[in-house]
Amino acid sequence: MARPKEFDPTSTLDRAMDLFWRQGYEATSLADLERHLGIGRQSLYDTFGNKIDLYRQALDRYSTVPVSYLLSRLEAGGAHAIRGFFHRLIDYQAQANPPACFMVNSAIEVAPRDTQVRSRVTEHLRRLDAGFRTAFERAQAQGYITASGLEDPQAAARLLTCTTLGLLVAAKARVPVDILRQTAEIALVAVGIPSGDYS
Amino acid sequence: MARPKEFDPTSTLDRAMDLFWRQGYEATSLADLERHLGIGRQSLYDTFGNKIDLYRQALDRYSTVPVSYLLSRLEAGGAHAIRGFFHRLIDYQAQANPPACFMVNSAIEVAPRDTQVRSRVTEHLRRLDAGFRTAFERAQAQGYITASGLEDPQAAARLLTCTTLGLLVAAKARVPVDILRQTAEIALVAVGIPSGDYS
DNA sequence: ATTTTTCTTGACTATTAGATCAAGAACTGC
DNA sequence: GCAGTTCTTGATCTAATAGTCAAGAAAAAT
Repeated sequence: MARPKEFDPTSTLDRAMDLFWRQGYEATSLADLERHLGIGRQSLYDTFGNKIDLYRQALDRYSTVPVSYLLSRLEAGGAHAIRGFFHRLIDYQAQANPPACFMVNSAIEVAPRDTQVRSRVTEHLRRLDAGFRTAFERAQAQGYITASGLEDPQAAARLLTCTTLGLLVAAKARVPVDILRQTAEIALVAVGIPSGDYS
Repeated sequence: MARPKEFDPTSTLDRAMDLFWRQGYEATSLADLERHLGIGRQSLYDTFGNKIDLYRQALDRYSTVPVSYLLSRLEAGGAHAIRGFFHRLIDYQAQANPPACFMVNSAIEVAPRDTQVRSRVTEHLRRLDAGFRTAFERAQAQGYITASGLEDPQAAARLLTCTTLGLLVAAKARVPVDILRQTAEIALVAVGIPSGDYS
């Protein structure tokens, strides 16, 4: 043991996550990282390895913090939780430069060329799908699913996962937030979760 | 008039489209372009301008060739055409490295930083939505839409557009093609287009 | 207090990127 | 056949990139 780091690696990783999330991998230079993380280049290499290593760790951080937060609420609830999921998802995109989803961005930009990133994206899609399935099953058990909705929880989950991905692409293209909300509402109605106010 | 070009600008642009479509903007270097297009660098600059100009032209080419092909069939048909659209869309992703959709890729990687690309993406989304709306209205008029489906053509179009974007993200993440097909089928059923074999 | 380890700082390197220059080749029109 | 224009080729330029080196600063352990 000797001199301790002057920065907190965890909160620094959070900042790297934010930056990669907003700008993508290639568009983020080491100079950007130094500036935005507030640490020197050598500290960055000592702590996180090289650029792609840092990116992967940022992606893992994304998985364990914002994603886990959203998914835990989804898995714990039913119809109400599914609506809340989309509500929160879209609310976060209501900014001048919507960052969309770090996983979706990675799926397009990095996953095709990086096996490790690709497997993280695959795992993320699996989690999302499972979360929707669980929540939909609970919603069914609670009698919340209307007759015109889908019967198969797996089918509902597939559609909701796909809708989520589509909404995030649209958000990145700056489709107005109220259209995103409408679209989410349509998907909810389509799987059998009737309209209702947000909470 | 003087010496004519030794290459065909149009087919060369097609190759640029393929390359950018598969690899994205940043991951495609000028050396890649020279090699893949089979022309020298100066010819490239003389004919297409700089790299981002070429990218924008490739995107326009994408709009006018493959996209227009798919959309013309969509606008001309009804329920059958909507199913055919997804069929063709997904079939094209059945390769080792699915290229997904040039517009979706652009929406994520380039649109946030390039106004001109962003407006092309926005226009594309509008076209896609309008195509689905037209086809859905015709399907309704032909009595193809089941009672449990959506009534509002605009709502159906929103959901189908969003599903399309989501499917393409999934394709890029190498979600198996049979799952993409299932998901598309679920979306079709959800809007009121009952199962049926492809044509 | 000294030693030892680790961290920080900033200069540095090598490579690659996109873009340009210049000279010679090739074709059209007169 | 000649003049004029355009194309092609390959070398070159400049800026920016990811990554490294080395020296000095700071803290912990003895």
